[in-house]
Amino acid sequence: MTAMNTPVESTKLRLEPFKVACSSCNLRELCLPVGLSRENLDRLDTLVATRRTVARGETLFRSGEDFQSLFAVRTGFFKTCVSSEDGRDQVTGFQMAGELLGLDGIGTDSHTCEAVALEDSQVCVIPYSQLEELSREFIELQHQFHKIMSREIVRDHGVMLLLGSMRAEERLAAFLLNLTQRLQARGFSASSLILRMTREEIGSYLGLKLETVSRTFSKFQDDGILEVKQRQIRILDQDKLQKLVNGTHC
Amino acid sequence: MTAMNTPVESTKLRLEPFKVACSSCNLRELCLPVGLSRENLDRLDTLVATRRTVARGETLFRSGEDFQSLFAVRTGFFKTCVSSEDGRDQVTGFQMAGELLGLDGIGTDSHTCEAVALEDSQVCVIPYSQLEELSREFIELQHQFHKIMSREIVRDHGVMLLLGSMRAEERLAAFLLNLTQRLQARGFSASSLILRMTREEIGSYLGLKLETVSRTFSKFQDDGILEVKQRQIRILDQDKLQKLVNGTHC
DNA sequence: GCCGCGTCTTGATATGGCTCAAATGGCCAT
DNA sequence: ATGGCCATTTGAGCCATATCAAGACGCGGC
Repeated sequence: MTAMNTPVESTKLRLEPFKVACSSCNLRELCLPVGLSRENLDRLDTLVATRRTVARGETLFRSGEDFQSLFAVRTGFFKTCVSSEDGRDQVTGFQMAGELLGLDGIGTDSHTCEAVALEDSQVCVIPYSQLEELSREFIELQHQFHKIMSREIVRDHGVMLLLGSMRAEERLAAFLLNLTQRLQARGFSASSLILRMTREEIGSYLGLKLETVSRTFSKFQDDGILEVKQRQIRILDQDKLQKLVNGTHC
Repeated sequence: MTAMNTPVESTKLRLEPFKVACSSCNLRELCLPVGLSRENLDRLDTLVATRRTVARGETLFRSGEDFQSLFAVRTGFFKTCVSSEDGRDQVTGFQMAGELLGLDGIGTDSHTCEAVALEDSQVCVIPYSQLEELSREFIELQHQFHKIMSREIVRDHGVMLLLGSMRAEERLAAFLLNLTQRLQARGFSASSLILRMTREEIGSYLGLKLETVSRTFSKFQDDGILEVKQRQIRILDQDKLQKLVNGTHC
C-alpha cells in the first residue's frame, strides 16, 4: 500500500512546505476539523501548514523530547510506547489516519512516550501554541479538541478494563474488533485487514507474550473465527468475536 | 477523619449555595486555578459557585448520565470505575483533594464511568460550558485545563504499563508509592497512610484478585517493607518499595 | 536461486496468580 | 456486651499464561 517516497537518509526531518489544506482533506470528518464551518476551516488551514514524512521504523517523537506540536496521521500507521526506567516498555496505542499524536506532551511540555511509524507515513504538523490561540477564537475548534482529548482518556480506560480483567482470547478479540471498526470508519473492509504490527507489538499492547498472541490467533483459526495468513487476517465469524468480548464464553 | 455532616437521606443531591472561592481555597496550587493571576482567580470564582456533598458510598455521577459539569475534589476521596456490558468492572483511578472528576464526559456529552465517594466528600461543581467560555478568555486557564487533561492521559499510560507488564508485587509497590507521593503533596506523611478503599478495589485497579492483594500486603510485612494493620499502612522501607517498582528484584 | 535474518508457530514445562474454602477480626446495630 | 455482617487473611490445588526451545516460514539482499 502507501508506496510513497523512495527511502532517503532517515532520521533527517523532512518537512513539506507545499500547502496542505484541512479544508480539502478527505479526513476532515475524522480529524481535528470536525464541526468546523467552511470559513473556520480556512483559518485552520493557516495553522496546519506543513506535513512531515516518517519512514517505516522511524520515530516521530521520543520520550523526553520537547513538545511543540501535535501530529495528525495523514497516511500510514503508528504505535506509541511508554517505557519505565528499567527498560520495560508498553505499547499504549496504534494510530491510523485521522488520529492525533502527541497529546501526552501538553502536560509537561515534553513528550512522555514515543511514536514510531509502522509503515511509511505522513503526518500533518499542528503547532500547539497556534492551536491554542485559534481555539480561543472559535468555539467549535476548542470543542472538538477537548472532545478528542476526552475520548483519548475514555479509550485508555477501555484498555485498562481489557488489561485488568480480560483473558487472552477476549483481549485479542477486542483488539481485532476495535481495529476493524476504525478501519471501517475509513472506508476499508470490515472483515479483512492487514496487521501493520508484529505479534510482539500486539502482545505488548494487550499485556501478553508474543507466543500467547500467536497461539490465540491459531486457536481462532481452528475455531473458524479467523483466517490467518501471517499478518493478513480475515474475519469469518464476527459474531463469535463479539461474543468473546462480551464474556459469553462460559 | 473528615467528620462532617451527619448522615441524611442519601441519593438526594445536595448543593451548597454559599459562596466558595477558588481564590481563597487552600487547594488552588493543585487544582484548576494553577497559574492564574489574582484577577483571573476572581473571575474563576464566578464560575465555581457551588459545592456538592457526597456521602461515603454515594455516586457523584454514573455511566450514561448527561455530562454537564466537571468536579474538583475539595475534601474526601473517590474511585472511578468503568464497566463492560457483561458486568465486569474496573477501577480506573482514585481521586483525592484537588483532582478533577468527569473529564470522560466531554467526548460524548455523557459520562462513561462512574465516580463513587469512598469517604464523605465534598466537590466543587465546575459547569463545563462556562469553563470553556472562560478558558477562551484567559489563556492561563485554557493552558492549565489542557495540562490537566494531558496529565490524565499520561497517568493512564502509566497504569497501562503497570497492568501490561508488572508482577503483583511491583504493582502494589507502585500503587503505594503513587498514593503516598500524592498525599505528601497535600501535606500528609510520606510514610504512613490510611487506605480508603477495600482490598477488592485495590485489586480491581491493579488487575489482581483481592486475595492476591492481601497476600502481597502480608509478604511486604514479612519482608519488613510495610507495617499493615487493616487499612492502616506504615512504610518502613521506602527504598525497597522503589526498587521493586524499578524491577530490581532479579 | 540461495542465504540469512527476523518473524511466527508450535511443543513441553514451569509458575504466578486465581479459585475455592474456611477461619479470623472489626464494627455497627441492637 | 452480643450477634451478624463484611472485610480480610490464609491455605491448598489448579489453570492460564509465561518461559524455554526448536523449527518453519517469508522476505530482502546478493
